[in-house]
Amino acid sequence: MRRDSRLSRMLHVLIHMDRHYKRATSDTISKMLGTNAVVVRRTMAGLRQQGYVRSEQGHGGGWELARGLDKITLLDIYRAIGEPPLFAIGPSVDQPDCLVEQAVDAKLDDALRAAETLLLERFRSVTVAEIAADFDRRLPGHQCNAHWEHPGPPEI
Amino acid sequence: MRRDSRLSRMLHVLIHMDRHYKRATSDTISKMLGTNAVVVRRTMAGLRQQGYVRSEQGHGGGWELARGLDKITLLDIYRAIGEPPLFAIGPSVDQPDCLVEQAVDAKLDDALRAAETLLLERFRSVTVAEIAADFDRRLPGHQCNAHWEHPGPPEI
DNA sequence: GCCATCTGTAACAAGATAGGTTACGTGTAT
DNA sequence: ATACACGTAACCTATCTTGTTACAGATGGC
Repeated sequence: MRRDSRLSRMLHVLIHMDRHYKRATSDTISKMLGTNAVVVRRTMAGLRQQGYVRSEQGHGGGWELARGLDKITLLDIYRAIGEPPLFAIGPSVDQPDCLVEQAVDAKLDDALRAAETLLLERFRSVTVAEIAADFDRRLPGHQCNAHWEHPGPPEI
Repeated sequence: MRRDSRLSRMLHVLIHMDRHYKRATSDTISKMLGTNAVVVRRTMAGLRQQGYVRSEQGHGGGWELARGLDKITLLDIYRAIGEPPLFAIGPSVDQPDCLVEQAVDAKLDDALRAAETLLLERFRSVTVAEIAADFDRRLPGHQCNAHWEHPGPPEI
């Protein structure tokens, strides 16, 4: 199974939007992520729906943050992209008739639920602003790549 | 992605082998799991390699436990099937150049590693025998399905 | 009004992986 | 010798994320 990278990508984008661009087009973002503008629009649609970003159509349009990064947690974004499955392992069938299988799945579910709780609790406790602060500590002044080197659209 | 059910299936089989059959063929096991004999052999090959089960070829052959269920943990079986990926989410690339992406992935990895540690520690602490005991509590005398109703190969 | 520039979305292709199937080789007991 | 059962390669299928193409709708500048 290919691992779902939407959460990682969206966090990446949000920080760039806050630090480098106040408004960016899907095309600009897609080049930064190494993907396609349609993928960007598709994934960010969930973030727009939950009110974390805004999008403007037409000439001069694009994406912008709708609230501060300190007001957005990893859990918020995880939910905004549709709460995709966290685990790659699990039981084979949902409601097995076999009592042995039920016992096995119950035990596995216990463990998985505990891990899921820990993970989501962690997601809830971390804001995107904290990750941005980590970035600042890594190397001030560094730019992501060439697509972000130029100053971007004039802010007037 | 379809969730990997090999761990669940192998635990299921081990308990049946201990409780109902002392030796079972791949074909019998496959009917019990609702799958194919080749899938059974493919998956159980790892368990044989690690010494948890034995297989005998030829007439009267099949699979049997190589040690007691109290000597096998969930972690043992997880490793025996090749330690498949636990999580369905993760970063998009392994070694990103972008420092923002590095900061994002580091934070996500922190959370994922914590959840993985918890999960594997849980796997390590649970023996297959404990799951079998849970099964006993559910409903004594229950059989998994018709394929296991008849007495099985004569034990002499 | 007209046109370039954006987003929104549907539809479809690509790539990866677990699982299912067929085929055939090998070992073993009768 | 033969039937039985594992070992394994090869190939297909299903599913899901991602990538791509195509086109409709909205917006601002001329």
